[in-house]
Amino acid sequence: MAKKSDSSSPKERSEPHTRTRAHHALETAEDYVEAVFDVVQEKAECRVLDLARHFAVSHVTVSRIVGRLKQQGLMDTAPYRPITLTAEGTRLAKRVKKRHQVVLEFLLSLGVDQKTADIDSEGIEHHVSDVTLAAMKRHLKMRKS
Amino acid sequence: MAKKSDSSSPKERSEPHTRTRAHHALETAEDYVEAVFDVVQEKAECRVLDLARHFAVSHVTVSRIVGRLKQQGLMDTAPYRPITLTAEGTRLAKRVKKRHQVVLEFLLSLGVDQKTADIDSEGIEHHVSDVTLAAMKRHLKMRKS
DNA sequence: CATTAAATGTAGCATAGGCTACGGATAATG
DNA sequence: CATTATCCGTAGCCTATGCTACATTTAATG
Repeated sequence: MAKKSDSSSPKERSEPHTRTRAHHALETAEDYVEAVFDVVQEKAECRVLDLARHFAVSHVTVSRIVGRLKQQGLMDTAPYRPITLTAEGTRLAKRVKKRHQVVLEFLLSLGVDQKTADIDSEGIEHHVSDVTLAAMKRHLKMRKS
Repeated sequence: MAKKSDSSSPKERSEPHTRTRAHHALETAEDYVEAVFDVVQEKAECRVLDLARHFAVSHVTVSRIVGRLKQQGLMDTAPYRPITLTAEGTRLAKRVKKRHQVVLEFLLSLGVDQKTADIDSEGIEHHVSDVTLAAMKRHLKMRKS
């Protein structure tokens, strides 16, 4: 038998299903920077508990994830201090928010009710590529004109 | 302090963000029953390695997940035997496939190219509620007529 | 039918994200 | 400025999904 498992080298083969693995962690990063951005706009500062309430998880889960995102250069914080976004985190947050907004408006334009659109757009947004996003924007423009 | 953490009882509060927790495991179940269904149609029997290739993960990952889905009554298998769907698994697979198909056609109808539509629909499908699915179907019918 | 190849299983490890329980830090209040 | 309430960190546990390495079973082949 070959050393490296000839039948499937799970590195860069099928472009779908990259969803698995660390893709989930990316979605979490997107959700968190977006949430921090929003909380900071609303309340001037974002605390661990703000995020815990927002995501309906425990503060423990939040602080671990925030720690990782700090490591990754998206956020800044110190023990018992508020959470802020780095320049990179802010850039990501803005991009994510725009995409989220387009997806939400798009669903509403399809006739989906507000509550459902809110929920579905949060799940869908992470899987909308730039190509699909552009298509949604085109659709919205057509509708408006 | 209250025993149960008054500020957030993470049981049934915010309807968005239910995405977290075991929601991910549900998506996996959907992906797996769909994959088994497809492989069985194409090759008459579905083996662990078929799924490993399909998802581009190791056979170890697959066999553990198949074990769980068997526990959950969605699949049947025995050591070194093919994988089959239970009645419930088949029902789920058909539902998932239909939804997937609608999402894919919908993206194509927006002008998204086939390759991108393939990829995005796989991620998006799990987050499309019945309401949104119905809206997509309406949109497709309008286009066709 | 023995040998080899391919397919699965098992052991053990890593990361990500959940949790409770408990303790320390900060902030609010008398 | 001491007390209390709130916030946050740490320890330790769980499940889910990845992996490699190795063992075993089944199938193929000489």
